[in-house]
Amino acid sequence: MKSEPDVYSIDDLRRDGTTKWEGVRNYQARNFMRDAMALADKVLFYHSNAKPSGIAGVGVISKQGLVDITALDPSSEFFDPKATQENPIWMTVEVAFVEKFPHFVSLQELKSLPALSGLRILQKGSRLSITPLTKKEFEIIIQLGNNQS
DNA sequence: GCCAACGTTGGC
DNA sequence: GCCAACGTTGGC
Repeated sequence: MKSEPDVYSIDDLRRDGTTKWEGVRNYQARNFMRDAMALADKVLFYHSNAKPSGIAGVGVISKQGLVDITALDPSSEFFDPKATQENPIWMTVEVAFVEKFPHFVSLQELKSLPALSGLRILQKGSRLSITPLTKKEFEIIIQLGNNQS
C-alpha cells in the first residue's frame, strides 16, 4: 500500500500502532483491498512522492471489510455524495505496524532487480494505491529491507 | 515544475 | 456509447 510520507508515513504508523486506510476512492484499489487482503496478511508500506520513494516497512491487516465512513461524512475531505448507508460504496481495512525497515528499499533498488520486474508498482503509469504482489516478491523485499548495508 | 498515464465526468 | 476535457498521481 502506498502513502505519501508527508501525509502519512511509516513513522506515523509506528506511533499510532494501527490506522484505518481510509480515503481510497478508486474502484480497482478498493477491490484489491476488499477481495485480495485477508486478516493477518502482511503488507508493504510504500512511500510515494518522496525523496526518495520506496518501501519503508511492513504492516499487517488487523481488521478487514470495514465501511469507510469518511465517504458518508460531508465534512470529510473524502466525502462521496454517491455513498449512502445502504450502499456505502467505499471499504477500508485497519493496518497495524509491524516494522520499519532498517534498510529503506528505494525505488531505484527495486528496479535494479530482475526478480522484481513484475512488481505492479514498477509498471509505467501504475497509480493504484493498493496493489497485490506475490509471496516470492514479498519475501525478496523483506530480505532487502532487513539487510544492513 | 513538467509531463505521461490513467480515471472520471459530462455533452452529445 | 463515444470521446474530449479535466483532474490526479507520482517519477523525475
